[in-house]
Amino acid sequence: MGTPLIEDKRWSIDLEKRIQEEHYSDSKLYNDRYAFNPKSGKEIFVVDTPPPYPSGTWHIGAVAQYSMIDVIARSQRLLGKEVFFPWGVDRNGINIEFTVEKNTGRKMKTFDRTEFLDLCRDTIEEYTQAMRETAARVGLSCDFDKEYLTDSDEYRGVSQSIFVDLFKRGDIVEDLRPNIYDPVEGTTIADAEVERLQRKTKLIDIRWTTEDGLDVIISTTRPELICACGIVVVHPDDERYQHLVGKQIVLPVETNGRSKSVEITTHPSVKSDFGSGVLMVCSFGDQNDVAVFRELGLSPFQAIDLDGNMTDISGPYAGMKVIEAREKAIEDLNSADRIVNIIEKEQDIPVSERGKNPVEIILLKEWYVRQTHIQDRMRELIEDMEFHPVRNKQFLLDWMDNISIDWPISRRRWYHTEVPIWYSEDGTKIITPPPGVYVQPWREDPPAGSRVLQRDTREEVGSWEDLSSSLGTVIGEEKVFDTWMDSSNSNLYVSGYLSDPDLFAKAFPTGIRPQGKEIVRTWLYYTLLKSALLLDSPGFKHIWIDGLGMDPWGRKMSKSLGNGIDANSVLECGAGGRTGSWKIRGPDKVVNLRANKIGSECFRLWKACDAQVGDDFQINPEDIEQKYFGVLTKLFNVARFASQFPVPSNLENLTDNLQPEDEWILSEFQLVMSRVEQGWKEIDIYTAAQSLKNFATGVLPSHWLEMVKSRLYDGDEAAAWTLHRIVRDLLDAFAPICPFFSHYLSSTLYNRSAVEADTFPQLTLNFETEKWTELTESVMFFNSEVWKMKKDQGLSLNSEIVGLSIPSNLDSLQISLTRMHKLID
RNA sequence: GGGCCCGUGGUCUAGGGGUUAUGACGUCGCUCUUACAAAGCGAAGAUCACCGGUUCAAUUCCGGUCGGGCCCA
Repeated sequence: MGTPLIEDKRWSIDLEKRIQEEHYSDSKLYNDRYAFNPKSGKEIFVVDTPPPYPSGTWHIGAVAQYSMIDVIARSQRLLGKEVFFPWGVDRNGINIEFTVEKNTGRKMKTFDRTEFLDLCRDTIEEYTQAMRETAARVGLSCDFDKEYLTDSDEYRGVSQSIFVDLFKRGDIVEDLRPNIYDPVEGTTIADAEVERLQRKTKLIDIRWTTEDGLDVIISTTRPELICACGIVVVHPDDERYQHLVGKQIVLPVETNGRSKSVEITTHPSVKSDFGSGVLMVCSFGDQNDVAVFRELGLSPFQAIDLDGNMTDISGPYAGMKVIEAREKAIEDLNSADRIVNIIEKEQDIPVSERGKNPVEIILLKEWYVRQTHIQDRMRELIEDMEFHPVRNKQFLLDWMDNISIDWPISRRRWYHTEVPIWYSEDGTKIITPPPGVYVQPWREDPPAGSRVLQRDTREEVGSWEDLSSSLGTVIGEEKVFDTWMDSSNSNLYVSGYLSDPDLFAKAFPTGIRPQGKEIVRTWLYYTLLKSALLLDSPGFKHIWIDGLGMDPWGRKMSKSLGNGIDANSVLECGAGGRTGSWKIRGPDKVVNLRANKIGSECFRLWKACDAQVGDDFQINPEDIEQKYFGVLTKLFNVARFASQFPVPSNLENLTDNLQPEDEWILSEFQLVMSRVEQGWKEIDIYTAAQSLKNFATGVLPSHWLEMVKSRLYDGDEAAAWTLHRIVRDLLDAFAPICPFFSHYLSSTLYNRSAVEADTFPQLTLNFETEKWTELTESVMFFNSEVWKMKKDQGLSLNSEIVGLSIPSNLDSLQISLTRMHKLID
């Protein structure tokens, strides 16, 4: 016995930060520990880290999720695997374009394209740096030297190669289909960029007349689209209108170059109680119109052009803006005595997220990934992947059930990967770049090694070098990819697809895809689609789908609700003696939350122990500190207590002279560790964390330690061996959850860092363990009884007590129990 | 509006047709015992969201309602 080797009295955020800085500053040491070495000969396990999108702040819920992904990576290393835990950043996309527009006060299309791209790149780099710092602060053990950025030439080159590959196979096609379009900004936008605004709209009841003279009232908010009406529909069960079905009805406005009447038919999507219950279906008033046109095989009319003007088909309104045409149409219908009623109505109308401009659905030539043909095969492939938790697989299956159209992947934006295509002057040929070369067709010619294909049949006709003189002036495609087109290649990219065939053969299907449940339908689905199309393979071995971080009342955190919590405020809470305080708007009133110290270790421990994977989890900094900082203190003190006793030179081989209580605790420990190992193997963080926590803060200190204290103070070597062996192994198994904490204690006590452990600790015992582990419950029960009795008799715990007998099943522990409780006959 | 997921003491959580419904934190009470008051021990605290149904028996299975969430309109 001596002074404790561990001098600090307790775990602190400053200590945590000091260790963390040491950890990340020595890049050689860092890489020895965490860098991916494909040549190590160990089983390869690749984590398809979700590349975060840098937007200035990193959501606390997302950071919590990343910390658990790190737990997975570290636990797989502990199990002896060669883990590639990449660090990627998703930087393509419309968000950064918005940010630059906001910062400069100028619209994208007023910039020179090159100039705008440079601004985007510089801006996103600033945000990326902040993100790297938070990633380190929460302890991610990524291979940061191999960082990938989705807007790098290398990544984009892979994206483009995959595009070319899929195009050549016929899985990517170009086609003229309805798309969402913002006519003011002059760009296609994605569904995800549409929001809904409440606006007052005029709902107009218009009198139409069938060819045989029957009047029919049709309600619409879009009279200017009558020229694009393809059909008029009523609900199949609507008794009022059955007599109209099959008749032709005359369009009540003048049109140009199309039939003057359309058929009346039935469709189940009609809401009979909306307006008159008769609906005109135009190309395209809304998504339902799109669906009806497709379903009934109608050819759409182009009523609105790319500038938001009415086309020739609209007759007298040609050339007018949509709103203008609407006013004029109402006027004309009114003079023709066709307006029966107009009511002002609150309506949700789809607008673009950025400009708040009403969006239109118009026909555009875009690129599509075919997906409807492969759903059945994908369902089979999904059976080969293990979901955590299993029930979250349902999100994917439900989404797949709803897939009815192909995936439009081209966008009329700039800061994205370019569609890697050139067209010959006459439009009949297409030129594609060679694999792995990043190209920007809007500003450069095809590179050497490009191939020339027949545009309609995709048949290869020769090389660019041979044929360039016969193709006229080639025209580069100006469109770019939807960002999911890039991010859905992440697992292929990190597993060595195209770049390292040897690695890819060993690393694919990728070890694990960890992600949030809100992007199952996008990121996960699109990734699996790619694997199925390109390789006819499941993309992953494991898929880990977590819930989302919520506010302390279980509501989504959002700026508008004022209930967000900044990740850094939690991670830095307690550093330099500064406490944390959060003003959060609750359901009824603003609430002030306070905490003294949290930091990354406590934060990680909380997420590992408190939230089962898959469900949404509430984040309350007060709770995190109250529930889990004490666990760290307890463990710290167990280690500090152990550190006053000399560490045996040989911790590997079982020592002699083990006493019964030692055999008991070693047996119990072996059982706990087998649960922990199982937990890590099954990617069940919760079970591993709970098992460790319960043993380390419960059975071990309260029951065993109290039994052997006097032996330890007397210099008993077997007791010291048992204590140190357990503490050392515990720290190894705990390191995935709290790496810096475990690193500090293990390197101070045992001159080796628990974060470097690459074998799960195996304790071999030369005695029967079951007879001991089945006693554990009795031991704990008996101890409780004694403690309670002493309390009832007003005795202190270290005073003697008379007349208590040890139950016969605990005879084997009689000596230690008697000594522990000072039992007197 | 539609589909899906979730709903166990104040908070989080285990379990699952018959249990005295698990554990943790918090609360309250007691105790400074040679690691730890940032500790230890004990106690109180739950009609297992609500309403129906199936069953000898439902917190568990089924249906509906309400609340929260995700995605899609």
